[in-house]
Amino acid sequence: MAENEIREPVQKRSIEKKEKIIKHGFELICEKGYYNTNTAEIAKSAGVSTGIVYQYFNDKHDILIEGIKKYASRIFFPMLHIAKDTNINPDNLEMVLKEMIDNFIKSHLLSKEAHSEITAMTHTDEQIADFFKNNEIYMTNSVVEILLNSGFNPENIHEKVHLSIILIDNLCHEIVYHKHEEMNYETMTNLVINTIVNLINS
Amino acid sequence: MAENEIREPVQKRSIEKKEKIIKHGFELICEKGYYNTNTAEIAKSAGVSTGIVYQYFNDKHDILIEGIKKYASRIFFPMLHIAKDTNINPDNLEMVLKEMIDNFIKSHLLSKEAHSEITAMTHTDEQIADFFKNNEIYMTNSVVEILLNSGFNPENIHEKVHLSIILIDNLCHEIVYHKHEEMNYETMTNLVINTIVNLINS
Amino acid sequence: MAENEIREPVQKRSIEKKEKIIKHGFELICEKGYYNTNTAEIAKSAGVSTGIVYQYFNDKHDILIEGIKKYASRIFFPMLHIAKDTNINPDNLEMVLKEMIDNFIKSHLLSKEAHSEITAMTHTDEQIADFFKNNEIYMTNSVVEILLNSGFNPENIHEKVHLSIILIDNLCHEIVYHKHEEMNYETMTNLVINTIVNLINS
Amino acid sequence: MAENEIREPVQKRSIEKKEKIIKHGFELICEKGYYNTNTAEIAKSAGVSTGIVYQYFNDKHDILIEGIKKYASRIFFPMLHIAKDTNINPDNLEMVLKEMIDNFIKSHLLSKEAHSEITAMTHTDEQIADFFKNNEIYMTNSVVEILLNSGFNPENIHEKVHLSIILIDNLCHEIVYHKHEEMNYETMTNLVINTIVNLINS
DNA sequence: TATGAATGAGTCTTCATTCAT
DNA sequence: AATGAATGAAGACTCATTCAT
Repeated sequence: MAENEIREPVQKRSIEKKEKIIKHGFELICEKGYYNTNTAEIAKSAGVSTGIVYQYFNDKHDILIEGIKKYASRIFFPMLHIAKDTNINPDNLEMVLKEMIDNFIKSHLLSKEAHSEITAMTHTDEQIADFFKNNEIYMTNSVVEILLNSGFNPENIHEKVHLSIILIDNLCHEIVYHKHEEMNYETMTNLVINTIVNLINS
Repeated sequence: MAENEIREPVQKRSIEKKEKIIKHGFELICEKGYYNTNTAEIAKSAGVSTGIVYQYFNDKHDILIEGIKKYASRIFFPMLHIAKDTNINPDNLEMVLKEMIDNFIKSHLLSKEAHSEITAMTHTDEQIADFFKNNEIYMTNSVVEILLNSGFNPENIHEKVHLSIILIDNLCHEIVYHKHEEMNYETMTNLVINTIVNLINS
Repeated sequence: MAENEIREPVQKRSIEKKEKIIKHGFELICEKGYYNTNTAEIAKSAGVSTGIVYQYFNDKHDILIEGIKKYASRIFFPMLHIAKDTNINPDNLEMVLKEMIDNFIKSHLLSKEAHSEITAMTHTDEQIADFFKNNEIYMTNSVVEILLNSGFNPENIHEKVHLSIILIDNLCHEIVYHKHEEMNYETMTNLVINTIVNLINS
Repeated sequence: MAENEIREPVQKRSIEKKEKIIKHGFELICEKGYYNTNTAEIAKSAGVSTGIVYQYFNDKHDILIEGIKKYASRIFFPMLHIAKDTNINPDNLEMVLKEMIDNFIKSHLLSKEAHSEITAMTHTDEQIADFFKNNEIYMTNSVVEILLNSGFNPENIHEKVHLSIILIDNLCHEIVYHKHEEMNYETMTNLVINTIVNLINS
């Protein structure tokens, strides 16, 4: 049996090629679903031959994983960056949250399909689920740290932050996709912010 | 898709056969995923021939849809039933919520995989997504109605209920899947209840 | 993962179909080599679709194995039959051997390619090698038994029979294929017979 | 096949490179089989690039052929060397045979797989088959010549030698692979030697 | 000469769907 | 209505060979 050695490309052109495969492959998968996207399409879309794909990736699944690793971070880290770069205190918490939500929505918009398919796969694929779990933990811990450094009440702080993140994540998700026509999203945003403020300060 | 003369079974035995296909098909799909379950398995598991499947369903996808229509309701209605059958008022709201959560967790446990796979598909399949959206709307409206009839503050009530449902849903999901070892779920449950109480009463 | 259940056909038409696949598949493999014969060709040659092949066989390799099991026996058993059906004694041994060789040659001719490819695979494929080893052992033991019942000297009888079989097998093989032009095969046949007679009677 | 300008290397380094490819390629092929060894592996094992292989060889098959030409001789010539360098006469024939067998076994052991795979290919590949046939003829003729020079009976000498070689070859092969546990190989060796002595002296 | 990235035809295998019975 | 054998298109992946550098 041939040893399936995956080339980790070092030359610039090769790196670009691998990136292209990840980008186009991930896009296609997000648009049409993992099982509805075949390797030939991915290769064609990336402007390479089918064969070359298997020099950079073990298999189709690998492309998805790498895509998630690459683009999922972009979707989740903005929130973190905002938090990190800002001084949070009880007085500006509301404002910071508003900014956070705005930013979160922006990144959601950046890759509608991506977010959709990634979330979907979380439920089926252990590797992907793990990736997200770790990401979430890291995010929660980071926010907790910031809050503690800013003098917020440490009681049940992990749980509070976790619930806050859930609320923001859901809010943004719905604003971008669900579009329940019977909902007023400005109102909902304010409710979320108030709820979080109360929660954190409780 | 031309409606290839799908027989809507009228005889008792036929109806039972169709039900069996839906039940076993849906179970398999939930366990192993839609793309990892083939029609032969479904037929075998349902105790029928492969051919007969296509007399009751247009295609494989149809089986899934009917499965969701039938069983997804069971997963989401408990909450509703509780709400409907109980008199809610500001004083017993906390207790009702507690009961709701308990019940919600139970139905999560009843069909872990189902819930997982269904949620996953929501993101890929428009038909399924629609089904869930409508379900959610119906659920929200029902709860809203109950609250209004019980004299709660009608201001932004739709949004408040929606956020409450999200919080409960997420809480239960995490309790069932025990995702975060670093979280205290009793604490979180109390936080959720308090948050909802504050929200609804605000 | 779907359970790859191989249908063991019971109906007449199905059995015939399986037989056809074995026959044509084996013929093609023998003619062109295992790696130079693809499943599409086998299916086409057998007059069936590619898909059906995998309802009767686990994989391509299976076809080969079944082919060998079926046709290799035909090639090797004639020798045995002759031996079994004849009364051998020191006086007619020479005659029996002559007849054996004639028959052996006939079956070699019946499936030139088969013999060729089978022998080839013996060296690569453990399963096939095992099959042949067992066949050889069985054949040797059968002949030994006959000789013992006929009152031949039991000393080292297994080894003697084994060498005899090798000589006959090689002789026939060369007569059918090698065709060393510089050899006189009538002479060689006589030499082989005399050698065996001496060996067995020694 | 158009001779795509295969460079016959003249410089020392080039020759070494070609030799390396033949050696490592042949070894891999013998170990894993021709169709289970790919050119990338061969190149890597030989410490060269994939591309360069096609400057020394027309195709993969070429590597095998050259490997056989080069190494098969080593496997078969020992027997010959012994014969050539020794004075054979009716009195020492037995001893010479014993030595021959010992030596033959040694070379079998040196490259178990090689012998196995080469023999296998004989049945599929005409070019290889021819090579072996010629080798056999040459070997037989050489031995015949020696025997004639040593005063042995020339009657049917080609056939006798041929059968002798077959017996030795088979004996050694079995001793090396220990195929039949129910056989006593010392006994068999003696039987073979006696048989050959009788044959040659007859 | 030499490299190793790139090609793409070819392979085995699966499976939704159809059809003869 | 029912069966399950049959179909064949489609998919993931491999690898001998070529080619830009």
